[in-house]
Amino acid sequence: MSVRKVAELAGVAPMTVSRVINTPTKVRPETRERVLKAIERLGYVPDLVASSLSSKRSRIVSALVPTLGNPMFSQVIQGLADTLRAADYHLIIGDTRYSAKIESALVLEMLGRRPEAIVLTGPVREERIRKALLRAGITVVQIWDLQPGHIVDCAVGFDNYAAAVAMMRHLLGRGYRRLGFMAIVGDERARERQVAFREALAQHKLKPTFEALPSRFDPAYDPTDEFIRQIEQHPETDAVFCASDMLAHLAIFACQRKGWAVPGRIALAGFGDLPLSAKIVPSLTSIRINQYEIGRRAAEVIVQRAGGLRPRTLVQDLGYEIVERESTAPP
Amino acid sequence: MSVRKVAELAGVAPMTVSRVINTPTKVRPETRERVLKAIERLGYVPDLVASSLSSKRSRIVSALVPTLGNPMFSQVIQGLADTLRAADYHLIIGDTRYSAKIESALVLEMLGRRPEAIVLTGPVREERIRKALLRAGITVVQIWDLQPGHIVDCAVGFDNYAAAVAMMRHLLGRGYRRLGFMAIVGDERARERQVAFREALAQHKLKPTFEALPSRFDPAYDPTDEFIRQIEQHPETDAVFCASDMLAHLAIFACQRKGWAVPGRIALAGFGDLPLSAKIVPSLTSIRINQYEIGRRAAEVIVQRAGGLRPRTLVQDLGYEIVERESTAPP
DNA sequence: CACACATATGGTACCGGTACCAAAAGGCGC
DNA sequence: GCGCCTTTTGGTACCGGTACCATATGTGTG
Repeated sequence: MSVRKVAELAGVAPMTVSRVINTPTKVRPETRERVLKAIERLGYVPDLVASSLSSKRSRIVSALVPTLGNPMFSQVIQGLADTLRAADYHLIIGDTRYSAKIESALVLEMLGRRPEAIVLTGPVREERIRKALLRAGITVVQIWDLQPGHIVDCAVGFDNYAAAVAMMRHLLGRGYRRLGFMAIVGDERARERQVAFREALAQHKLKPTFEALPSRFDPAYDPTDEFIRQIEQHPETDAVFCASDMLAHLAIFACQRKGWAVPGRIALAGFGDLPLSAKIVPSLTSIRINQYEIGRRAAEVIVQRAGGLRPRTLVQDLGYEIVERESTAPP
Repeated sequence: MSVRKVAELAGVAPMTVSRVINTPTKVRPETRERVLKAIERLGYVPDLVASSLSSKRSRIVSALVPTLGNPMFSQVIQGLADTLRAADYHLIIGDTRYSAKIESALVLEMLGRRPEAIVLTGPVREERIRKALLRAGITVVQIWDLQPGHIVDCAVGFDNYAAAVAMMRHLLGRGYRRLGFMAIVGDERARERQVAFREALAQHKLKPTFEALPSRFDPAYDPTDEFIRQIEQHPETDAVFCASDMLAHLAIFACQRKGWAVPGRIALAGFGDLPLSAKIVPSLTSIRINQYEIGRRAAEVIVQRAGGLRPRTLVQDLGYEIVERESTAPP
């Protein structure tokens, strides 16, 4: 099944079939009809692989995220997929499982598919990879974090550090002084929030009561148990900043089991503003990032670039919003 | 940058370069080294598009899911992606947004990429699509639901109906008699659970107190509000079967706000056993489906098929497990 | 040492589209 | 009717790999 077969049946040249598919207006309506009928009759589905090779336009974008298990990233992917599909692109995805090594290998693999753009989560640290990306000459969009020194081409995201600082301002503003911090171990992107946490405390001449890095995989560091352990060891703690809403949810449940009032005994704040955070009891103070919009904007940049435009802004800061809810009501 | 360039630099024929990449053992070690050095020096990345066209093996699998927003499906995708990558395949994804129309269009688009297999969520209803899939002659794996009449080729999943029946047996066994049902509107896959709900009640000569289909998008049918409305209108209700854990979580929070004891005033059961369900207070009775495993097995079938094997079983029922927790403790 | 045979490498055509240019057909003014 | 320009269609080569077969080189045996 090929253009040639269709062309034969319709009594035209292969090239005309190609035109019917790609630039229908350039074919006389009656010819077009004849070709369309032949396509229909044969159940012909154009081979995009051949098309990609010949036209040097793959209409493929590949995206790498740390994990699809985290709803934050799947939101981004959804924003990407929706917008790209509307522009006739397809999305190849890879999950790096938070590993820089897997990420590097994946980037090279992906480049083999000759995508027109590649979407990466966070910074590009390896020089080898940066070089390969530049040599490929394709659009590179880095999403999520906006770390100045590490941007290869374009970036769409928000300032992780500033967001965490804003949350600390909120907590300190509410009068909390004995603060703890929790983040999933290995989450590179939480690191900056931890730095912000420390520095904000230092500015007020305060010290963390604890900084815990529980694991989702190692049962010895189960987030719930770890939270309880830390609070019991540091009972003076009056608020905990969790680097992700999921952790904060677990902390709320742990408090319920223990009979610790939230807020009252302990205030809790999260990051990411998952849908559940507005509904949970008590509702969770969090930092809202418009994930879907990050994906949508990234796709937009890609489509614009493909259309030959140089987008005005190479770095788009979509900002964040502190959503104040019950879990951090004044003590 | 092409095999020819590399071949020239290494002083061999293009074909030898191809062999170094695909079947290294068929090349004398010293020749191989020379070629590898040339590849390294030029930063050559083989063009998989050309390779696909020429070899008629795209090493691409495409997967369609209703949404990536639902952690259940992203788990499946992750299982797929991990296993496929280990076998040197790439994954193209599409989300159908629960729309049969989008799904059909996507299937055709995807076929254009000449994937070696396509993964679909649930049944194939349109005859046109079924035909196109058969004509493409590729492996079709339907995941999730195992509906007998709708399987094109292979299927990996569980029996939705049986799972819901088992949950009803559990609820009735615990003595609950005045049952309500909730599912997100438009969720095709919840439909069977609803049927099971009704039939199980009918067998006990019972009638549902209510069946509600809230929406995640239409604020007039916000799941939380809808749940409260239904309970207030049908105060005799002593248990609610939610077609997804997410709904059950929202219901728990609604009960907390209203001061309704769970269990006690109302028992709640979910579906899917999200990680949070074990942690929430009260912990949620649910039906566990091993999502990741569904993805893994689907990938396994695909890889086996590609290797020329006909897998023993075309339909793999991975089963389910009723996880009894606090939310349905006896009244 | 000739022969059969395995191993290593090369040459050529082809996968199924499309870019590019040439040619034919149609439209219009004078 | 002729020339000129636009629109429509066709022919050919090529994208960058690999299948297939031919050829060259090495290996063991009687």
